[in-house]
Amino acid sequence: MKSLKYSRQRECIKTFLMGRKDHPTADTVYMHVRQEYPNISLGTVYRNLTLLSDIGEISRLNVGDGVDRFDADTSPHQHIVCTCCGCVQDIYLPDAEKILNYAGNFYGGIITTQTINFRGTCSDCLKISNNN
Amino acid sequence: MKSLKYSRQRECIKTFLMGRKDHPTADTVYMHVRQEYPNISLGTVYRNLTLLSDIGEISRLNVGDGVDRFDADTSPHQHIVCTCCGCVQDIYLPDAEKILNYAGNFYGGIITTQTINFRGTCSDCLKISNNN
DNA sequence: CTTGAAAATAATAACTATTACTGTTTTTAT
DNA sequence: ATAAAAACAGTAATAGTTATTATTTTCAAG
Repeated sequence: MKSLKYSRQRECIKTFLMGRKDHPTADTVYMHVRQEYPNISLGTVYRNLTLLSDIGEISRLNVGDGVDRFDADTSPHQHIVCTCCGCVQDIYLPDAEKILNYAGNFYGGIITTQTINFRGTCSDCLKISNNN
Repeated sequence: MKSLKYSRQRECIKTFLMGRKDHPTADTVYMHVRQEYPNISLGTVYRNLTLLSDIGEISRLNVGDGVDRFDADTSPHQHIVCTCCGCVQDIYLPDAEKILNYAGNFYGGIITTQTINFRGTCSDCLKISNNN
């Protein structure tokens, strides 16, 4: 039973994440937290991100672009990756759990969780392409 | 315009993939193809897997376990990862495209594709735990 | 307050999956 | 047959992440 001790670095990482909605990567977190703690190491960032997601305070997500991203919003929701600019945005699908239940009808085992990732073009990129 | 030339190695990789439903990783493909072509290199396996997925003959998938997997079935379907044994199985959700259309109502941009991954316990692992 | 054990840190090494490079071999159209 | 394009094997390099280690910080008990 390993107890948790306070650390300013972890606090700073958590606070940073809570202020962002763009699902930053570990490296992005590192770059920003370093402004407050110039000596922080990337390993510390990774260790705390992993710890925080292990205890459920943040979630780690993978939208298929080869990097792990982190999200302070742990409520159930979905993500969309813009194939134009690469941004990762939230989508809150009402009744998303119905999809999981529905899928259960077509599978012999038990389904417990689902991850839905969309891909498309974000509204900003749409505007830009319309300006041509 | 780069033309495609035949290669036995690529043929063998494709044939191997078509005979499998378990979404092998590049390394698994490598292990098996090496039985027929002992000198094949992992780079060749990766290059051909990438080429085949680029031209749409196979698909590359990422179920969030840090490794790319490959699937000779390019028809739209979903996957479930067993959190017990790690296997990756197919789920064919009827009318899955309705989810994508539905999601469009809650997003300002354009959604073009979706990837749905489930997690749970496969029927084999359920049997084993029931035997206790 | 001290103190000391547990936890966290910075720095760095190691690891894993994947891609890039290079000189040689294979394919295939002429 | 030949020669240019493509693919190859072998190997090096890259990127993202985790592990190791010696030092520092946290914090409960005295």
